[in-house]
Formats: sequence, structure tokens, C-alpha cells
Amino acid sequence: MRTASPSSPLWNGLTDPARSVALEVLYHGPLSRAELARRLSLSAGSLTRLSKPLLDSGLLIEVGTQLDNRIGRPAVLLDVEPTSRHFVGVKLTGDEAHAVLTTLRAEVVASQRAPLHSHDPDHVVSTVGELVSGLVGHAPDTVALGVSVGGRADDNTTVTSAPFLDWTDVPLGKMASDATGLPCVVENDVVAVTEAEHWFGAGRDCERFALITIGAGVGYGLVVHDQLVGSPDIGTGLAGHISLDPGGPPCGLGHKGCAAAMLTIPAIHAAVSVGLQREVSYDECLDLALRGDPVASRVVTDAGRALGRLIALVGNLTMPHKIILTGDGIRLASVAEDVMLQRIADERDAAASTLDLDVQTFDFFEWARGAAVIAIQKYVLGHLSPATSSPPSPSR
Amino acid sequence: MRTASPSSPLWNGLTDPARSVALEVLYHGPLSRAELARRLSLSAGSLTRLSKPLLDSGLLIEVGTQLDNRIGRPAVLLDVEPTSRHFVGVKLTGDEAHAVLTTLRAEVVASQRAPLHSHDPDHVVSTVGELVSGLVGHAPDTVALGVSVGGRADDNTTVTSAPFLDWTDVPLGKMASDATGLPCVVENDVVAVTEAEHWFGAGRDCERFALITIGAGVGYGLVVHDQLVGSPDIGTGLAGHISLDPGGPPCGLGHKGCAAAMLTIPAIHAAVSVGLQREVSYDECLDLALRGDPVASRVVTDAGRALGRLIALVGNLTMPHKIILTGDGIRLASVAEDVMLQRIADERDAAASTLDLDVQTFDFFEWARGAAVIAIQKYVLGHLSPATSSPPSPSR
DNA sequence: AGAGTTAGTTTCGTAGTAGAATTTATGTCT
DNA sequence: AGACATAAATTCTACTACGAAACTAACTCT
Repeated sequence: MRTASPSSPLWNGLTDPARSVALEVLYHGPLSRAELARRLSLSAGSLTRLSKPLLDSGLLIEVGTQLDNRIGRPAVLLDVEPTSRHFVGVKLTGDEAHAVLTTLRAEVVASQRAPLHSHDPDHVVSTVGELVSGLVGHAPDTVALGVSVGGRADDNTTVTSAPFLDWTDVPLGKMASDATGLPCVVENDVVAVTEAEHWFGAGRDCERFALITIGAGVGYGLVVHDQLVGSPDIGTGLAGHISLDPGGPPCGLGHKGCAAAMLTIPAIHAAVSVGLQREVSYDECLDLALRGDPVASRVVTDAGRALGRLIALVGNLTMPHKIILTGDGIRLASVAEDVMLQRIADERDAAASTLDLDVQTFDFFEWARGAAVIAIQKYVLGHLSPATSSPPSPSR
Repeated sequence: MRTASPSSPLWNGLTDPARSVALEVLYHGPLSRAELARRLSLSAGSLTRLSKPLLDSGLLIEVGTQLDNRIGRPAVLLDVEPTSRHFVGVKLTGDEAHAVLTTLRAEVVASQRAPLHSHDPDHVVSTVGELVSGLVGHAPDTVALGVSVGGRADDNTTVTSAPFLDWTDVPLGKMASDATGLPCVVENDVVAVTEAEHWFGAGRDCERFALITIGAGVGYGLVVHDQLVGSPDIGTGLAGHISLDPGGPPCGLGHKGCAAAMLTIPAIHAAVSVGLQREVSYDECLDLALRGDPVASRVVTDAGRALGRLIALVGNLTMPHKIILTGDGIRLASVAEDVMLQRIADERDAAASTLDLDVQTFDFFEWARGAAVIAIQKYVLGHLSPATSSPPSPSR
């Protein structure tokens, strides 16, 4: 069924204008040649010329004609064949590795996870290797691997620091590449999720947006002028250190009411568990708050207000067109929606435009999907180092 | 002495690559052709071709050879002739108009101010007209006028709202253009100062920076990816509404401890004057604090801490390479430096890079210079509407 | 003096573009 | 049904701007 061999170039030897055509189609869905010409400010003639080789190589395909046009010749829609290439994304936490196999459009085809019994890089890499080979079985045309971690990554190759794994300067990219035979890129987990929203999610048609994740920590990502704001400080607790409530509980560093101490799953879990003198799961905390339990209600309401404040700060200081809320603990935003919205309104100028909030549903595999998106980006932009050409080592 | 007549095209009919060469020279000082080729990723041959007509037209001039080169043929430096064109910038406040005449590089050549006896747009425009004709006397080659106001400006032509002038939807650009015979651009005052720092100030070699102004209000500007972040919300009190100290005094809208209530000249002036039961000027407030007056010290210390918090928030949420502090009240940052820096450190991750703070000296005419920079930008980018070709009306 | 190095110019082949003319494929109107 | 309008897509030609390479120029170092 599949025609192109995994080693065929496809996205590799493209000229700049040809790549821009392919990219426009990749993230703005099926488009006609005429529409592409308008978007890229090219003549119709140029578009025919540029699209011809892309169609010949199978990178683009014609997918029927436009339905909703009124008069004149119907436009033939061009699209990428999303299943022409596959990608694997892996997210590492302190005790598990989550992996997904995705198409070129970051649609998840299969997923898998495995526990990490140790933080030893060799052990982690071999676990990653097993996950990858399991998933690649579904798609021999897999061309790249992305790995994300909570922490700092340098140059898409090295994990500079990862507190949850107690890692410093681990050359994860090279190690994973050697173990899997796939070119591998490494990135911070929040950056990866931000790019996933940017290219294939709620941030797709948005030249400026911010993303806040609630989970084990508070994550923060920013896209301005259609480009991620990258800083060496990403991966340190930027948003997590922001004080949101001077009367709130202290975090590990003694900051009272900072985001990490008010909004994270562990913080809410701990506050409610202590208050009720029993272990209460995060979801149970939220359920209790909904049912009016006084302890849980107070914790969750305080958290909702703190989240509202954080959102207002981000809104005022980065002027985003949209703020995306996501992460495995984001249910907080629904449960405490009222106080959150009230707090946002309180800290915004009445004349300012209302903030467009976008609460995403979130499954833990989204973290892994983000990692796959980093791999997709590097692949289609031609930034992928040609990988160590070693074949995947036979498992074990 | 001057060769080009004011109406000669010069920056008008440039092709894109030619303009990029001229711009690179404009804001990165004298550069050799070889250096330009490297910076713009062009071949040496292309640079000869591109620079030739720019030199012929007088837009660029050769200004001697490079001093500090070690070996090989010495490089001939190209530069713009900054006095080949002049610009006028005007800043409007509620009771005065400040105006400056600048060169192409935004160097102030002359300045002047006039009181505004009324907020009637016609009166204001005629005052602007008088200031302009006074300044243009020094430089008949003046090619554009920029006007800045505290408030919102749409499309560089209309003042959408300006609280200090009680204006709504005043077509200031057209009116000032008619009155002066110069093409006129209108912009928010903080945006204008931000662009001045961006092109010709501390932000010149910085692809991402934030700017905070302390004055009658608190202003906030942001440049990311070497481009100003523009939003319709600019001109509403974005930064001013941020709550910085829950125990602080309330602002006019009842927000306790918000930036507008803690950091502005009027706020500090009022707090100290009330505390000491006599009128105390802003500078006197700061002097008293330095000399240990308990009332002034407390107000100024609280303000310094609040400023530190604002800076930390901006630093954490926009990850700037630099934060520029400026405005007519910026002496606060020096007087309360210690508490300010302490507060910044408290709200930043220890592993995060230290924030590069740049406190600018500020003269009120800087506001007007910013307006001139907007005019310069529009002129050199070719975005200037060709102006109503009416000659300046003979004054009176 | 001659080798080495960098700056700038000239020439020339080529890639990529726009634009006009043409063909194809629908609609609407009478 | 046929004329006409509209728009998409293709083909062809001319042009432009670029880089590569060869060359000249100016200077340093040995």
C-alpha cells in the first residue's frame, strides 16, 4: 500500500519556496493552488511550477475539489498525505515513559507506556528504545523521534538539567538515536506542548498566544509573532515562582502563595489531604469542592483565584490573542471557573479586550504528542541531523 | 551645502534588498560592504550592485576606512548621512506640547515646547503647527512629523481615545498634516519611546526586551523577535492595573496596591504630601527618602519593592534579554535600588539568568523624540502616506 | 620583493519570478 | 440548450536578482 520508502528524501531536498508551500498545506489543511498563491503572495503560474514536483514526489496529493465555491472552475484541493511519514514522541517523567506514534499531522495512531525503574540514563534510554520499537512495528516509515522532559534541554540534543530524573548534562539525543536508529530531538516538555498547540492545535491561526499548564508543576509557554519565545530560562520555574496570593501557603523555597504552591496537583492534593486528615486524590479534591465540602472548597477556590490572577498577569504583560489552558490538572479551571473569571476581570482594564481562554481537554499522552511535534517540525523544516545511520540495535 | 532637495525620493523607490541594506546601515552605524554582505547573507557581488545606487543617490556615503582591521585591504565604511533628512516629533500631554527636531538617526537638533490652553483639537493642532514651523526653520529638509499621545491610536492616523485630552476619535494625523504640510503619523507615547529604544537606544542589539516607564502613569512596551508587540489594548492601563502589593493604597478604581497607585509620580507625591501634611514635589520626596525621612522612606521603599515585583513579573513572563527603565519619574529606580533588586531576586528562580536592567536617564523631550522615531520608521520603511501635498499654511 | 590576506568589482550563468495568453471547468441567464 | 461570466490551472516568455568565479586593489608580514 505504501509507496515511498522511509529513506526517500521527500521533505529533505526542498527549496525554500517549495518548502513554504508544503508547510502552508501541512498546517492549514487542504488548500487550492489559487488559495496558496494568495496566501504566499505568489503568482498562479509560480504555484503550478512549485506544486508539480511536490505532487510528483507524493509529498502533496490532490484530494477532490472545493465544495463551497459559487461559480467558475472548482478549485482542486492539495493536501499532504498525513500517513506518508510517522513520528514517535516520548515524554519522560520521574517514574514513567509515555510514548505515542503519530502521523505527519500529529494525529496519534498508537500509544504505549512503561515504568522507569531507575533514573540511570542507560536504563531510561533502553526503555525508550523498547517503546519505540514497539510502536515502529505499526509504521516502518517512522522517520524521527522526539523526547521531552521537564527541565532544560540544550540544542535539541542534551538534557542540561532535569530535576525529576536527577539528570545534569545527559546527551539524551545521541543516546536515543543510537538505541533506535532514528534521528532524535530533545526538548523541554512545556515547549513541546506549546509547539503542538501552535502547529496543530488551538494556536494554529493565532500569531500570539500563551499557554499555561497545570500538573505536577505550572508550565508556561509563549508564542509571539508566530514564533515560540525561546529562552535559556525555559525549564526553570518561571511562572511557578510568581507570587499569586500573599496569604497562601509557602512553597519549598519559602515563597508564600506562589504558583507552584497554589495551583499544582501536589499542592492541592496536599492541602486538602492535610485539611481532611486523609489521603484525597486530585480528582476527588475537585469533586469534593463541587459538592461543597468546606475544606476542599476553600483550597480549590483559592487556587481558582490564583489561577485567575496568573492569567490576568499573562494577559496584561504579553497581550495574547488567546490563552490556552491545559495539563493533566486543568480540570481546576472548569471547577473554579467562576472565581477565576471574576479575578481576571478584576485585574484587567475595563476597556481592554476580553481574554480569549481556551481550556483544552488533556490526556497524559498529550505530553508525548508534543514531543512528536518537535520531531515533525525538525523533519519538515529540514533541520534534522541525518541521524546516526546505525540500524536499530536488535532488542536486548 | 545640502544637495538633495526635500522632495527627492531617496528612501522611497527602494527595492526590498536595497532597503534592507540601507536599514542595516541606519541602525548599526557605519559598516563595510563586506560586513553588510555577511550580516544580510548576501554575496559580495550583490552588495556592490545594491550599494552603488544608494551611494549615487546620496542616501549612503563613504566615510573613510576601518581603523581596527589587521591585515588585507582596508574596508571602506558606508554610512547614512544623518543630517540629510530631518524629522519633527511632538508629544502631547494634557497641558503642554513638547517638540523636537531630529536627524535621521534620531539625534535631537532642536527642541521647543508650548502650553496648551485648551483641549480643543483645532487649538491643539494649531499649537503643533506653530511648534513645527518654528523647528522646520532650522531644517527645510524636514520630511515627516510624528505625534504621540497617552492613549490609543489607530492606524497611525486617529486618536481613538486620549484621557488626558478628553479626546475620542480625533483624526489628528490628517489635521496635523493639513496644518503643517508634512506627512504625519500618530502613535501611543509608550510605543513611540519603545521604538526609539529599539532602533536607536538601549534595545538596538537586543531581539527581545521590555520597557517600563514611570511618570504620570506606568507604561509598558514589549519587543519580541525584534518586533514591537502591538495590540489594540496598548494605551489602556495594562501594566498599571497589575496589583503589586495587597497592602498598598487603592487606585481610582479601587484596586489596592496596583502599579498606578504605587509607582507613579502623582501617587508618590500624594502619599508623601498627605503623610507630611504639606505639598512635596516628586524630587523632594525622593530626596527626603534618601535623607531618611520616615514617611518618605516608607512610601519610596514600598514603591521600590513594588517596582521590583513588576520587573520580576515582566522578567518571568516575557523572558526579556533586557528590561529598560525610563520615564520622567525613573529616579525612583536609583533611589530605591536596593529593595528593588532584593525583591526581583526573591521572585526569580535561582537558576534563571539574572535580569539585565538598564536605567535610562530621561528628559521630558524623550517623549517627543519617540514620536520622531515613529516618523523616521515610517519614512525609511516607505510606509508614509504621501502626505496631503498642501503647502504649510502661512502662519497667521 | 613577493607571498598572503581581505575588500571590492566585474562578468556571466542560472534559478525563480511575474505576467500574458490559453485551456479547462464550472456556474447563471435567456 | 447555448451564450456568457467567472475562476482555476497550465504553458510560455521575458526579466530580474542572485551567487560563483575570476579579477583588481590595498595592505601586512617576512
